Amino acid sequence: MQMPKTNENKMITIYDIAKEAQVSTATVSRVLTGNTKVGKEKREKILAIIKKYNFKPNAMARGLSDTKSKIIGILVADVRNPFYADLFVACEQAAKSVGYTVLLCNSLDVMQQEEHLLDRLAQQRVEAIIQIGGRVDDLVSNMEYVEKVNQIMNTIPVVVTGKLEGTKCKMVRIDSMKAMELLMEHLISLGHHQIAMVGGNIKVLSTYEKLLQYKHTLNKYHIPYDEELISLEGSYNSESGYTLMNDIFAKGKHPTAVVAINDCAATGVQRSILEHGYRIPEDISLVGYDNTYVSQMMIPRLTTIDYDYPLFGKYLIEAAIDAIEGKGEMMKTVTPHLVVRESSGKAKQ
Amino acid sequence: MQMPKTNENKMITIYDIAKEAQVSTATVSRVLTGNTKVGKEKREKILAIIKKYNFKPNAMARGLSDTKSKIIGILVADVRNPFYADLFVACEQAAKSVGYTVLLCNSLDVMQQEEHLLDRLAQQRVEAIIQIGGRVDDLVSNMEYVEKVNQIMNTIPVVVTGKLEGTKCKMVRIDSMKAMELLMEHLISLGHHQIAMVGGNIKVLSTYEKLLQYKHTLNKYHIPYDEELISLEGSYNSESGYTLMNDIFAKGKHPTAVVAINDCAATGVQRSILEHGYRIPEDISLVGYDNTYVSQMMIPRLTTIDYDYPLFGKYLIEAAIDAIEGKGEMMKTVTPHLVVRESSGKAKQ
DNA sequence: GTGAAAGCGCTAACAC
DNA sequence: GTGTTAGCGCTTTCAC
Repeated sequence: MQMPKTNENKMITIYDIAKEAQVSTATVSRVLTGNTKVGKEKREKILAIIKKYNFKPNAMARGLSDTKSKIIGILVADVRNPFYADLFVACEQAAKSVGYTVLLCNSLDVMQQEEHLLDRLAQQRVEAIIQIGGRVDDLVSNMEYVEKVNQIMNTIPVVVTGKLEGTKCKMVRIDSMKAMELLMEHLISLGHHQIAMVGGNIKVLSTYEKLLQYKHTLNKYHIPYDEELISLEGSYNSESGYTLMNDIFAKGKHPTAVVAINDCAATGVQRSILEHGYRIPEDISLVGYDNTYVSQMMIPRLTTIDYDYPLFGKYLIEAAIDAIEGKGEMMKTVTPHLVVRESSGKAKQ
Repeated sequence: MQMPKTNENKMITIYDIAKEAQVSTATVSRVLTGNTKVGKEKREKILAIIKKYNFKPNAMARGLSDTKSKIIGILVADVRNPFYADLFVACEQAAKSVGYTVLLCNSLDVMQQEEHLLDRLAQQRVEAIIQIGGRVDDLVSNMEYVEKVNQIMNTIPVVVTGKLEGTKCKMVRIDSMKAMELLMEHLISLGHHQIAMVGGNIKVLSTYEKLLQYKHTLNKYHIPYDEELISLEGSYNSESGYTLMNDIFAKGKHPTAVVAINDCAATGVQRSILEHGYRIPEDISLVGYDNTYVSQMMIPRLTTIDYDYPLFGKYLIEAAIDAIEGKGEMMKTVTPHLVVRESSGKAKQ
């Protein structure tokens, strides 16, 4: 006689249900999956017993048996970043609507972690992996990482929000060029010519693309490009926005508008601007990217770029499902939208 | 002859490894788990083959076999809230260090979802569930939910950050009273007597506790309690902070300091204060809770309460492991710390 | 429509 | 030390 030391009350199984319903486990399984017709009488009896015990079929046994875990792994750089959090929740909802579960991992932007987590997800036998942020954002893909992903892709498809040169990853990408175009057209239409671009890092694909479009739009309006208005040698957080904006002022530059690389960086940029005695938007207009809740917390509220996160998440999950089934197109594009708020205004004469 | 329609390159199994190494699967399993000694020669041979194929043992098969998924489910209200995001990442790291994986779900604070997700986690056979936010935060526990949790607890232990009257959930709770005491002592020492409390909802346990301590501290310093300085009939976001602070001004009240229920609400409170023509902290001091990155993005930076998230996460995971093993204490308390920044200053005379 | 039985990939006695 | 073998809990042919 031994006391139960834990609360492991014997999990009830399909056998228990079958026995009590006086049917075979196969029949119970059938009503569980709904794949095959079962006599109405038996079905209802089984259903009743299942409900009575609140029986939930063991997902591991199920997955083992049909070799389908019904799980999609999601590898992000850091959910504490609101952009990733928004996107993750969107994916979670989209996955739910197609009967999938989502398994989140944070790499904290450390490549070694990314590789490790790829393995962990593989071990969990997730059916597909969606990677958002980290190595898949690099302008020039890291060869070692590409190799790792290719090895994983041998058995599990991976979908990325950036690109991974040398792999067959499906991509769901924001049209960064378009996003910058929207912002620039907006600012230029307000009369701005001295426009700074601050935050992030040029080694990141989307940032590189933004810079390209920045130059392109300037050119379109015959506005001279001034390299000293560009400050992209940092990161994507508030501190970096602050430091990089300070650098611009330190060079003696006085832009009338600033494009921050994202909402978080924008808060740092704002701090720098205010510390230098300027007002937003009266003296300097400020705009950002991502339309996270941060942009609504700022005072004044930030003009920014929105992506329709639910749709973005839907695309990602669809791409994953397509990849699992070995079909669908290689790349899908998310269209950015301009959200005008109070942080941007007419340029001072 | 059939073309492989997906990239399901046959997953390699322990059998393949065993065969190539000319040993039994048991021996391969032994080197995998490390539970039993294996001859050096064979072990190295096996290891080499495992590495060669980048073999990862199927977690589902493993879990099925030893009935241990090595997964802890984490049910939060919404990871897009930085408090939950911080805590989740802390849990993820803590879990990793003890060999567990973490499975995140968002209930979006909808009870029906919470119940559903509890079932989903049960189905996944997670070994324990940690619930942060949602029904476990209620001042008076919802009976239906308590019943659901008790049903789940029949097989899976659940740990909560709040309380669930009528269940045996282990608890890891912030000392909310202490947190409010720190804030009040801080403000009173700066000469504030007219202190408002804004945001959140009194139906939430921690908020209720904060109010208790608020009154208590006032009493201690013989400062009269003015009900009109309290505005707790809302939510925990920026908009709510804004609305509720407006309400206070609308009543003709002019506090010299405001305690916002959390950092997010504080941003809304700040907006209201500024719109009413006051400065922070010169005219009105503002403090919050949670020390999320939002508090550092605010201008001026927010004086707030920190919890040492890594430790908080560690407690949570420890409690979960203890619960799995049927040991450990029922409740653990997280000690809050005051973080003074520029949003709080001396009261105007 | 329904049952018997063979796995799915691994772990853990139990022998030797 | 190492192999044999019996499951873990489900799904899915394959017969009937």
